[in-house]
Amino acid sequence: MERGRGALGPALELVHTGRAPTRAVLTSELGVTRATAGAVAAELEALGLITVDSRPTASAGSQGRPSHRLFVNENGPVVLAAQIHADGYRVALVGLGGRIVATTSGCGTIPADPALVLTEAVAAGSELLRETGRRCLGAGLAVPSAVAEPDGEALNPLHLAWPSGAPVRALFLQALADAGIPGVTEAIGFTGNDVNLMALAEHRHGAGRGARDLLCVASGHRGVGGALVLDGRLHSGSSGLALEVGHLTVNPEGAPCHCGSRGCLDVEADPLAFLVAAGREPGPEVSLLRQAADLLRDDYADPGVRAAADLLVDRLGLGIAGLVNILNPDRIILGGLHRSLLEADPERLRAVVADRSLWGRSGGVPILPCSLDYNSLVGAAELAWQPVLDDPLVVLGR
Amino acid sequence: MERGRGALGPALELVHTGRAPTRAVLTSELGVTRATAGAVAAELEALGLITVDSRPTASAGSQGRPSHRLFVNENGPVVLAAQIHADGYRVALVGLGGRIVATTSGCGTIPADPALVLTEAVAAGSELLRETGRRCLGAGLAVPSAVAEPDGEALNPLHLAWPSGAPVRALFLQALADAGIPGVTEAIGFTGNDVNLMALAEHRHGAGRGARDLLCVASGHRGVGGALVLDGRLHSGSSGLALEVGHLTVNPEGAPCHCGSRGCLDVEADPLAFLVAAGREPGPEVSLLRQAADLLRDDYADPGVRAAADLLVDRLGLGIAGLVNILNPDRIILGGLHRSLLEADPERLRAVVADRSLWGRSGGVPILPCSLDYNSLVGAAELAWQPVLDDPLVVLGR
DNA sequence: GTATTTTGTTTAGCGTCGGCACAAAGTCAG
DNA sequence: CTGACTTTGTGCCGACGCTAAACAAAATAC
Repeated sequence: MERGRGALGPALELVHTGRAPTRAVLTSELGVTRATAGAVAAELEALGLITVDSRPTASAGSQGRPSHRLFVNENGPVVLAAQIHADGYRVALVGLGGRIVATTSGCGTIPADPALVLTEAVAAGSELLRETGRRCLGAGLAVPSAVAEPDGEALNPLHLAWPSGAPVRALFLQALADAGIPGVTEAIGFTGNDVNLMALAEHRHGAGRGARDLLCVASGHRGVGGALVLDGRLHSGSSGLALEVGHLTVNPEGAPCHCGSRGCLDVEADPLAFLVAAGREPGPEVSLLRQAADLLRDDYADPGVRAAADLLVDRLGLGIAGLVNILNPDRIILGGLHRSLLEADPERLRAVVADRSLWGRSGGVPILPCSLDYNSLVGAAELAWQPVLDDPLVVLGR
Repeated sequence: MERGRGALGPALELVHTGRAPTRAVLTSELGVTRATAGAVAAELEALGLITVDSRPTASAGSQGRPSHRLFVNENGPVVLAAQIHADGYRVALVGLGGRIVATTSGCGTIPADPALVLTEAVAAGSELLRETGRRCLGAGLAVPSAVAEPDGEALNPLHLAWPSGAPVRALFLQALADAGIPGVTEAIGFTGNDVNLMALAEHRHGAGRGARDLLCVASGHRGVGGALVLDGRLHSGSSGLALEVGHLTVNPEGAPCHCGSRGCLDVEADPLAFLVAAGREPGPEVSLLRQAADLLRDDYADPGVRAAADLLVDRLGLGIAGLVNILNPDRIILGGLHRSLLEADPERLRAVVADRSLWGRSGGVPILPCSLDYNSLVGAAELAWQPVLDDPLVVLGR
């Protein structure tokens, strides 16, 4: 009777990631008949998830009847996304397609009790929901530390004063329940490492679109994080602890690292390492990343700054080459300081990686800067959207 | 009308990997009704892939009607598997369940022209098919080098005299066609790195059963290879070149490696490194792996041998810990020399890995020796079986 | 203005699976 | 030994979700 149930999720994902601008494309991408694609689109429209623009399209394409264009519903439901970072938090309502509908933030030192900031962030999100009157289908949280599965505990949150092992997912869920976010169940409310979520967002909506095996490396405040998307799914390892790339050795005579080794990427290629190499005294007033990025932008002509950048690029390249040998991704995206380093001198990094990875062919892997604002936040939203993308009917109730 | 088409592949895979001993288990594992599970089993039996033992089972289980037992059909179709190694080749016919039905081998120096040995191996396999009268559904090849996708070229086959970039898959397919293997199309005939295929075999039929993210590390003749199975599928990277783990740095003051760095796992933890560390002169008459394994087995009490073993275990542990940090597998399997080292002193390696991996939790990852004979050969067969496991009807024709 | 191409919709039909009832084959209790 | 209970296997029917095919619509091409 009702057509197009099984293909509902895949179809929504295509529209969500911008790969299905029309019903005709939907037909070929899903490998179904036009009848089914039409029914699927109608069902998604009835669910309020997408909109169909059936006006005569001005875009003169080729022959034949022009397609109606499919859009994500700009006034449709949203998810609540929150990100905790060294200087505060940011909250957003994110619609399908990674569209940020509303956002707000709070800054200041993160208290040692994670429940406090999570409650505050969720309250801010709840206020956004009230203001916008949007329906909320889930929530996602990004934290700047590893998140251990299956319990969602933050491990070693070095930049925050949180205790290691803090059960952030449980606390986040509790905060959502306390704030009375409608429809909150244990099934929604997902938590992940910020670099992992950056990778997810860039893969779906940014510079990683279309990549099969996408590797991301980023450095925010201290340390270096990595993430891997395989076949469209985040690979976070059996306990959620994969891609701890910070402890690859990139400088055998380097500084000692808290992990017991020396010359780890973590201490050799983060913003602090850059500032020290450039001979600058890091100040406490603004984040290390901001200081490093400003320096790169404003004083790149300074020989000392240039030399420090080259040094970090060489170290970073060594680490990335090691990852290329192990993971063989087809695209690499850099965030945070590493994005700035890449943009300052794209060729040097590519040359180092090509030189140190085993096969010239792999050395040719594209290395790109990340392309989304607030990518960790959008990634947290992706986590929350995932159940809807898997099966809209389960979440929205037939 | 005919029930159980969509679930045919998954059901066969369950029987194939020994996870569905009865129709009742099939029912729960597939998440279908008993009716569907029964129809699926009947269909697979009609296709000649499995057999059903409907005799009253002697195994007094619990209450209720005893299940009929499901077996892989011992007289069913096979695939042709071939392995090229430093000292010759081995060919086998492999049935479902990883059962080796017949095998033969040839030894001697591998000629510089890969086509020669491949033709000889395929001819030997063809002879096995003639002798046994089995139907052949595909063929797989294992080679001791990286295999670049999508063309199936052997890259840097160090232990063989082959030119780098030799198109082994194309040559293998040509040899199969020349030998008149029935039913050979470009869709069958798969080629892979031997350690990758070992991982696949161990995951399906050996010590890796049930693991979600399985990491394998092995050292055969020279160098160290790695492989990763994620969610039951081999991860070989976007160009088939993943898991080149040999160039992880494990000894900053170590020997120079052809990759340009020094102290790589490749030169610090292979059979030659062990023999040298133990003060033995490697002889040319038998493979380095055999010499090293014999030494470990017979002279482990010798302090020099013991010290060399401990040294290699420490280096290997460092390399594995790095991989654990990056990949976070839930099981690790060692082959070749590393298997012997593990069996000689299991606790030392586990302690090193736990000590150097970032999280104690991940440090507790089980490290096991491989458990199958001819695991690369069985893995090559798995590659050939894969289309059948994906959809038996496509291969066998409805 | 007519033919052609491509897209969207309607209707009919069919294949696959779930639900259910029933049969079969064992254990358990007396 | 007999009857109640539990679990497994199978046949029948209906519902769901898809394809196929015909038709209608909206553009371009000649």
